Amino acid sequence: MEERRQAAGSGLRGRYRAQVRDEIKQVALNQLAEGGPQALSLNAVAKTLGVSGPALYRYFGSRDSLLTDLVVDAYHDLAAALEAAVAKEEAGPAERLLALGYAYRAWAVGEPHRYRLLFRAPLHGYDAHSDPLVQASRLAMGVAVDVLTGLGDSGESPASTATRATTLWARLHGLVSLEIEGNFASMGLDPTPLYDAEIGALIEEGRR
Amino acid sequence: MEERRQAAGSGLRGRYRAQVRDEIKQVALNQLAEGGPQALSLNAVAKTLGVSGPALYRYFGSRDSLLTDLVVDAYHDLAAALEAAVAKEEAGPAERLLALGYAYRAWAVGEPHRYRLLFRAPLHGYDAHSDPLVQASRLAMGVAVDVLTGLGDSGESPASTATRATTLWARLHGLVSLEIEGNFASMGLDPTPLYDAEIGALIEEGRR
DNA sequence: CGAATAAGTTAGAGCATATAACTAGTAGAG
DNA sequence: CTCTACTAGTTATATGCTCTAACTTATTCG
Repeated sequence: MEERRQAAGSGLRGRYRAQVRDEIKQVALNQLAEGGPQALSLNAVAKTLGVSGPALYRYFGSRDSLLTDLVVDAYHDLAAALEAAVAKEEAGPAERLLALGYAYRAWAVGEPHRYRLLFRAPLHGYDAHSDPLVQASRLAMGVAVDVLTGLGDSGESPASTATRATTLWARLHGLVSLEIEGNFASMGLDPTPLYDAEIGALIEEGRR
Repeated sequence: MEERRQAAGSGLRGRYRAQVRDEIKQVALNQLAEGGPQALSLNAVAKTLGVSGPALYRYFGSRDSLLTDLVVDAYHDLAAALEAAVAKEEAGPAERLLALGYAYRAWAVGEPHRYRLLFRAPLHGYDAHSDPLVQASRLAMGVAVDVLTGLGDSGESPASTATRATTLWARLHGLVSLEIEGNFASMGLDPTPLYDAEIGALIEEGRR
């Protein structure tokens, strides 16, 4: 029996496997950045890598499986960026909240195709509420909750903290969504003051 | 010469043409509601209508052309819903703003696939900044600007009004986006108080 | 070495968009 | 009424995609 199947990390074969998987994801991300999820084609990825067609199915069971992997990666990246931004220990709660907001924006503006991937994923046919996806999305949200827990009165109820975290999330998401689609640019508006105002208002609320 | 080409509205032929176009769009919307833009297939639409394949190309030059038409229709519908909501003349500015916010939410929640169509359209490969699209999107925004113009101090600058309109739009879009993707439901949160709070805060700001 | 396993190949099914060439029905001018 | 021009629809086909199946080559490991 042995049941070894295709464990990823063990041995030389596993290393090679993981490396090829990363290469595939890298090329896929490039295609995504250029033409959006619609333009992500396994065939094109294979051609870029110099292999031909069905070879990729050794590494990803389907096109959607590859997409899901990219989404999960993006969630982890975003969460890491947010954590890094709020990790400065000397900063107070308000500063950390500002840093969180700016980090969120910077990540989204820097890689808009990946940000879209996070919030538009359900469109692409696969189940957006599958386990790894839900688990990954909680990561990013968890960072926000943590920061807000430090900001509010220590006696604040968890439910209230969750509500404020959600408000923060919604405001940031709203601004970011409009910004990366070019809605601000097409109106001749500078989005930066809007972020300042929205985050500032939340800090005020937290102190109240 | 004559240059008549295929003017839509003239004569019996034109009427039939417009009717078939509407039928196609109706079926396409149904498919969209079930499986998202990914699932919108000209072939499937044709099969549903009892015609076969390339017949639809008499009515829409391409799949993307059909999608663009649906997006423009959606913008017009949304704008009409917002206008209807704020049309009650006896209501004051604050009430109209609340009505606007609720109408926006109601439209999006009622037809989430069409709402997604509005803000995710650029993903689908075609140029989101093509003329009819941009023109249509200004409609919805115009309603918000109008209401806010009435709300603020009469001496407010147009730029400031535009900023507040954009803030309103971003907040509503953020909440609606999260709501229609099920993020509130999956967290056990009731979104209604959040809408109240966000719109209420904007009314406060406007009075300040 | 030799056997199991994995990677990669080609062939092809099935479905999609889209074009080309053709058929049949209809509107409108004379 | 007839003839012509146009239109809607057809089938056939090119091309591209995802994905499966069957086969071939290479590599790891007992």
